[in-house]
Amino acid sequence: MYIVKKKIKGKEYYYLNKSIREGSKVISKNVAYLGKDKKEAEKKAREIIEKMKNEEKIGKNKEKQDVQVGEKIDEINKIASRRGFFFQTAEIYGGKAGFFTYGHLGKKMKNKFESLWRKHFLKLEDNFVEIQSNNILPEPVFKASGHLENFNDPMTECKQCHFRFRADQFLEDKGIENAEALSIEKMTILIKEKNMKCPRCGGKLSEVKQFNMMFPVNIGFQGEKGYLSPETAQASYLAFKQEFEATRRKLPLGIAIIDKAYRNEISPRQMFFRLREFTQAELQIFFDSDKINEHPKWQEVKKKKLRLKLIGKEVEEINCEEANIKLNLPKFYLYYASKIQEFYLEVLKIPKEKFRFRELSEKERAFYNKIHFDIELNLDTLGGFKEVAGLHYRTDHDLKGHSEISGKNLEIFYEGKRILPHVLELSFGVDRNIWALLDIFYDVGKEGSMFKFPPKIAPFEIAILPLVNKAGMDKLAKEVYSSLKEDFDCFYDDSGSIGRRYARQDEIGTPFCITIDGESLKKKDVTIRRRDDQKQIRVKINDLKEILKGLLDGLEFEKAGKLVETGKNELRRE
RNA sequence: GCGCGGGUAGUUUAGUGGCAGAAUCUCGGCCUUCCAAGCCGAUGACCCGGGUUCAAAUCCCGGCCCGCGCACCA
Repeated sequence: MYIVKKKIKGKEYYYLNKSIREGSKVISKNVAYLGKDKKEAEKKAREIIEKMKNEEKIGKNKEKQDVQVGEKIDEINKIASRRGFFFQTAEIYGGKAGFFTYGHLGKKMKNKFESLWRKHFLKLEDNFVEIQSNNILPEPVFKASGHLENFNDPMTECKQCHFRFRADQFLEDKGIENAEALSIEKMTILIKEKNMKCPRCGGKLSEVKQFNMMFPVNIGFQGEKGYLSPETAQASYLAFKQEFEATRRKLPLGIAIIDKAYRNEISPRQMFFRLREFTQAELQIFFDSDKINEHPKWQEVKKKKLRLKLIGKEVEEINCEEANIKLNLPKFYLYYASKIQEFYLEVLKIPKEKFRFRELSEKERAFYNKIHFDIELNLDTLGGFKEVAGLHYRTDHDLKGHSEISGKNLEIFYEGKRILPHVLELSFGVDRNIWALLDIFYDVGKEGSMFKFPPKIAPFEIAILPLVNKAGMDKLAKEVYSSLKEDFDCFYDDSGSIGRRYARQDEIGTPFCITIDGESLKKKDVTIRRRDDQKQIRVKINDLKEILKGLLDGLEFEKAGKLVETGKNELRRE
C-alpha cells in the first residue's frame, strides 16, 4: 500500500491506495482518505495499514469478487506482451505503428490456425493445392491487377487547416461526373479553374498527389520497379497456367497461398486490423463459369443455414437452398460460404451469434467483385462486427487482366471448349483472426483472466505440475512430462504454489493441467484439471496418453475418468 | 497526416530543477499436500534527440510511440 497525492480543484488531498490484481492486471484502488497534510497523511496511513492487516486475518477470501471487465483491449495487450503472444516490433528503437512480432505463444497459435485452415479448406476437393510464391512482384503484375491505378488514391490537402481528403470523391460531390477517371493533373486544374475551396475552412487546396498503398522496391542493379504484394492472390493467378498443367488440367482448381502481404497504411490502427505487414491465407478457386450454379456436394450443404446480413437488413438464418432460389446466389458460391461458416463455428468454436456474413454494397466492394460477402466476427475490443475474411466472386477479371498485359493467352481447353476460368476467392486475414480469437475467448472471472481457447488453438495443450516440489512428486512429474512431450504441446512448471501455476496456465489458455500429488506416487495415477471449471478427474498414468488424445478431440471430461474432489486449500496457514 | 490527451521497472504508481521510492510480477533460498499463501534476498524504470541551466527524468522545442476524434482503409 502506498500514499497517493491527488489534486482536485487546485487543492491537494492525500489518499491511501493499494495495488490489486484484477485478473492478470495490477491496478490501483483507493482505500482511504488521509487528509490534506502530508505528515498527518503518513501517520494515518500507518494506522490504517495496521488495522487492515488485522482485519485481513479475520476475513480472508472475502475480497476477490467485484472483478470488472474493464478495458479488455488493454488487458489482452498486457497479457500478450507479458506472456509472449505478441509485442511491438523494434520496440528498442521506439517501434513502428503497424508492425508486430508474434512471441512464442502467438506464433504457436498462428501455426495452429494455419494448419487448421489447411486441413479444412484444402481437403474440400482433391484438386486444391498450396503453393509458395514471392512477396516481391514486378510492376506489370500490378498494372494487370489494377492495383497501380486503384490502390493509388488521389489526395488533396487544405493549405490552411491541413484537412486531407480524396480529390476524386470531392470532385464528384461538386458535380463532376466520373472524376475517378481523371488524371491528377486534370484534377488539379479543375480545382483551380473552378476555384474550389476546402470544405471545412474555406482555405486553398494543394495540388492533387497520388498516394500509393503499395511499398515500392527496386529489383536488381538497374533498379527495375517492383512492389511488395498487397495481396497473395496475384501470385496464385500468375501460377495458374503452370499449376493447371501440373495438376493435369482439372477444374475446379484451388490454389492456396499462406504468406505475407504489405500495405502502406496511412495510419495503422485497431491492433491487428490495420497492419502494414500481415499474413493472409487465401484460396483462389478457378472454375468453369458455366457451372457456377452447381456443386457436386450441393446435397451436403443445401439444408445448412447461413447467417446472412443482407444490405439494409438484420442478420437472418437462411438455408443454402433458399438463398439459391430467393437471393439468386449461385450454388458454387453457397457451398463455400457454408464451408467457411463450418470452419468458424465448428472448428474454431466461435459462438454462433458472434458470426455473420455481411453483404457489401456496390459502393463498398471492388467493381470486379460480382458477389461479395465479408465474414465478420463481433469483437468487444473493437466495438462490433469486424471483417476477418471475405468470399469474393471475382469473375475472370484477374486472368483477363494478366492476359492483356502479359500478352499470353491464359485461356484453357476444357471439356471441349475454350474458356477463361472464373475465380472464387476465399481470403482470410490470419492476424485479424488471431486477434479475434484472443478477443472472443478472453474471459475474466473470479479465478482471474483466462483464454478459453478450444484445445486445438491453445498454444499449450497440457501443463504438468507436481503438487509440491518434494517427496518424489517432482521426479514423477518430470517422468510424466517426458513421456508426453513428444505427442502433445506440453509445459512443465514447478515454481510457486500450485494455485499460482494453475492461474498462469489459465492465463495463456492451456485447457488441461496434470497434477501429480501424494496419491499419484502410491497409485500411479494423476489428476487432470479442466481449465474452464477447475474440475478434476483422476486417471491412471498408463491410460494418460489415450485419454488426453480423447479430451483434445472432444471426449466428454466426466467420462474420461473419475471425477474427484481434491482437498480445499488446507496448506494455507493463518 | 491533422487536432486533443498521454508516456517513470513486465504491470500499477509516488516523487522532486540536485542519490528515483513503493506495491505487484519475475528469479533464488526457506516453507508448503490442490486453485495467484508466508518469510528472507536479488534483478529491474524516468520514450528518444536538441535547447535552457552549475545541474533536466522534471522547464522549453522537435521526434517516436499509444489512445480518442477527423481523414484514409481499390
